[in-house]
Amino acid sequence: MRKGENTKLRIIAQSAELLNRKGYLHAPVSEIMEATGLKKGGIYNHFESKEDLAREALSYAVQLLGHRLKEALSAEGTVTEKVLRFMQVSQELLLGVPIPGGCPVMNAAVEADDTSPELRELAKQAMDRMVSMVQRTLQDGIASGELKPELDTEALASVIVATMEGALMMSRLHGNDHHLRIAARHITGVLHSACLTS
Amino acid sequence: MRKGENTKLRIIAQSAELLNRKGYLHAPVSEIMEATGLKKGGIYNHFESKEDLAREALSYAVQLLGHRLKEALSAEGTVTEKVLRFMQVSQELLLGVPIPGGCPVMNAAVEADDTSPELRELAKQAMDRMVSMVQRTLQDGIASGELKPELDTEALASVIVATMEGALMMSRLHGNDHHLRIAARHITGVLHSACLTS
Amino acid sequence: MRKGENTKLRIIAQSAELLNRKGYLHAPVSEIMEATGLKKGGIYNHFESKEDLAREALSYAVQLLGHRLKEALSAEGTVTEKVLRFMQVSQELLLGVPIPGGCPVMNAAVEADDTSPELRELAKQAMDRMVSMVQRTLQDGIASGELKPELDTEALASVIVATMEGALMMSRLHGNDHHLRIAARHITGVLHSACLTS
Amino acid sequence: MRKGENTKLRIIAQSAELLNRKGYLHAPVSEIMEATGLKKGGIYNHFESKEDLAREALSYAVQLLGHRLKEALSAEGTVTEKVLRFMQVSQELLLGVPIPGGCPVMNAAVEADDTSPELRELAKQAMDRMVSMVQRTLQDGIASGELKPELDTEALASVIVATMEGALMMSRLHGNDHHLRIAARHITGVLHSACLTS
DNA sequence: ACCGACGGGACCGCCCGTTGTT
DNA sequence: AACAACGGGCGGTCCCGTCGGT
Repeated sequence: MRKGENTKLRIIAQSAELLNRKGYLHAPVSEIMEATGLKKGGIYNHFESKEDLAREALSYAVQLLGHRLKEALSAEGTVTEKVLRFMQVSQELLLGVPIPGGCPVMNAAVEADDTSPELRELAKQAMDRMVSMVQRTLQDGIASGELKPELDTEALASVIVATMEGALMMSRLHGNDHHLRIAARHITGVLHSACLTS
Repeated sequence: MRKGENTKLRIIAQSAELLNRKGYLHAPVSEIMEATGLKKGGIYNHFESKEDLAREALSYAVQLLGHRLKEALSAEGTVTEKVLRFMQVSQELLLGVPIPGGCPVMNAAVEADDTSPELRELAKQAMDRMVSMVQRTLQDGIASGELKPELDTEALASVIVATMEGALMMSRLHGNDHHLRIAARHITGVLHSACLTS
Repeated sequence: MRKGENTKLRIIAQSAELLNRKGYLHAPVSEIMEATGLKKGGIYNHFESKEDLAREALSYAVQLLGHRLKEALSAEGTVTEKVLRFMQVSQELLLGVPIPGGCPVMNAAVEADDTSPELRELAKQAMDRMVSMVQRTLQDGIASGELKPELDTEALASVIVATMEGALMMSRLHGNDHHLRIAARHITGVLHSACLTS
Repeated sequence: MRKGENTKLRIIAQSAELLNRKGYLHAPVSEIMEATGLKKGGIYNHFESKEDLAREALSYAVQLLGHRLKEALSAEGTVTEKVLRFMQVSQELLLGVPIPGGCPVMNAAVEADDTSPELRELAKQAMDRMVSMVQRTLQDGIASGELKPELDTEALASVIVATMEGALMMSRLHGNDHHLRIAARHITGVLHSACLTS
C-alpha cells in the first residue's frame, strides 16, 4: 500500500468521529484539518470535495457499526440472546463505541434528508443492511426450530431496528440508557412470545 | 396583540417549515428572509439571534405536532384505537403534515446533539411530553378496565414513541410508509395482548 | 439618489481604473477592496458577483472613452481635423486619460476572448459604436461636400479604428507615442486623398 | 538532443496553445498538466516557475508566427503581393493557424502590460521584429524599383502591422474576417499608390 | 418597525511551488 | 526524470449581526 493511501484512510478514520458528531455536511474543513493534522492541500489531494470525504467517512462509520452488529449476531447463543446483544450495541453507541455521536445511519438520514441525495442513499442502503442482518438471524431461528415458523421476519426485523434507533435517540437526548433498556426489555419480551416454547 | 407581535408570529410560522427541513441551526438567514419576505433588519428586530429564532420555531413546530397528537389521543374510541391514531400522526408527518421535514423533535435532537444545549433541552422536554401523553392514555385505559392493571405504562409509552420515531426515520429514508405501517401493526398487536379481554 | 446607489457608482468608478490595468476578470477582489476602501460585505451588497462588477466597470470605462471620442468628433473643424482629434484620443489613452491601462475595449476583447461571453459581447458592442461614430462623421463629410461621394465610409471607419487600436497597443508596448503619431499621420494622408479638393 | 530536452520542448509546444488562449500568466498549472499529460513535478523539473514556462511558450508561439510571416514575405511576387500575403497570415490566425487564440504578441502585450516586465519585453521585441520584417521588404521594393524611393518605409511598416493587429482584434471580436478583409484591401490600395507605376 | 448598507470573518476550493520517493 | 504528497496561502462567495436612517 502506498503512503498516500494510508494517509487517506487515516483522514477518513479521524474525520469520521468528528463528522458523526458535528454533522457529515456541516462540519467545517478547518476542524477536519485540526483532527487530521493536515492542511487543506493535504486533504484535497485525497478527496475531490468535502462531500466526497463525508461519503467516505459515513461509509467508514457504517462499516464500523456493521462489524459490531455482525459480531453481536454471530456469537454463540439463542436468537433471543443474539438480538439482545444486537440491541446492546446501541447502548455502546450511547457511550461512543465504536464511534461517538450516535448512530451514523440516523445522523446521516436526518441531516441529508433534503440536501444531499448521495449521503441519503448511503444511509438508506446501510439501514437496509441492518434490517437484513436481523431478518436473517430471525430466519435462522425459524430454521433451527427456536422461533415459530409463521413469524413475519421482515416485519419483526423492521420493528427491532426502528425501536433501537428511536430509543437510542431518546436516550441520547436524556444522557442515560433508560429508554434503551426499556426497548431492549420490550424486544426481549416480543421474542419470547415468538418462541415455539412459549 | 400588538401588530409587531403579529409579525413575530408570522416569522416563526413561516420559518418553521424551512428550519424543519434544512436544519434549525444550519438554514441561512437569507432563506429565512425569502420565506418571510422580510429583510434582515425586519427579522432581527424580533429575535436576538438566529438561534433565538430557531428555538421559537422549534417550539412552534413542536406545538403543531403536539396538537395533532393530542387530537389523536383525545378522540373517541378504545385505547388501542387512540394509540393507533397516535401512530398515524407519524404517517401524516411523512406527508408533510402538520409540517414538512419529518419529526421536529427528532430533527432537533440529532442536529443539536453536541452544538446547541438550548435546542437540545427543548427537544428533550418535547420528547418527554410525547411520552407522557401516551402514558396518560394508557393509564386511562387501565382505569377504564380496558388494559391490564399490571401494565408498565411508562415503559410501553417509551416503546411506542421510540418505535414511531425510528420507523418514521426509516420510512423517510425510503420515501414510503412501509416501515411505519409495520410499526403501527406491531404496536397494535402489543396493545391487544395488553388488554384484559385477551 | 440613495446613499447606496452613490456608493455603487463610486465602486464602479474606482474599480474601473484598477480593472482596466490589471484585467477585468483577473484583478482580485482584495485589490478592489483596497481601491474602494470597502470590505467584501460592502461590495457584494451592490454586485452579484465579481464578473457583474467587471461588466459594470467595463461599461463605465467604455462610456468614459465614448464621451472623449464624441467630443473629438463633434468639435468644430473639417472632417480631417475631427478624425485627427479622434486619433489623438488614443494618445491621451496612452497617458492614462480618461482611464489608465490602455483602451478598455481592446483590453476586454483580448482578455474575455474565450472565457467570458458577456464581457466579450460588451466589448463587441462598444467596438461597433466606435466604428459607427467615425462612419457617421465621414458620411457627414460627404454630405457637406468635403469628401468624395464614392468613399466607402464603412470600410474607412473600420480602418481608422483598427489602425488606432493597433498603434495604441504598439505604442503602449514601447512606452512612447511613436507608432501612434505615425498612424495619425497616415490616416491624415488617407483622408486628404479622400477629399474632393485633392 | 537529450531526452529531457525533448520533453521540455513538448511541454512548451503543448502549452503554447493553451496559454495563448487562456492567457500566458493566468492559465493555471492544472490545465498545463492536462494539456501535457504530465504531473506538476514533471513540469517543474524543466521550468523554474510558471512564468518561466510562460516566457518560453510565448517565444515559441512568436517563433511559429514569425515563420509564417517570413514565408509570406519571402515567396515569389511583387512587394504588394508579399505584403498582401503578410496580411493574410492574420486571417489564418483568426482560424487558429499556426496557433489558436489570436496573435500571441498582442495577447502578451495586453496581458503583461503592468504585471510582467519580462513578458512585456518579449512581446516588444517580437513586435519590433514584425515591423522590421515588413520594412525590409518595403526597402527591397524600393531597391528593385517597384516602390517610390521617397517612401517612408519605417512608417508604412508600422502602419501595416498596426492595421493588421487592430483589424485582427476586431475580427476576433465579431467572429468573422470582415474587418481583416477591409484592412487588407486598404493596405493593398496604399501600396498601389506607393508604386512607381502609379 | 422595517430596510439598506456595511464590517468582519468563515466558508470551500484552488492556487503555486517544494520535497521526498521511486 | 517523473510523480505523489503536502504546505501555506489566496481565490470568490456567503455568512451573521449591527447600525443609521426613515
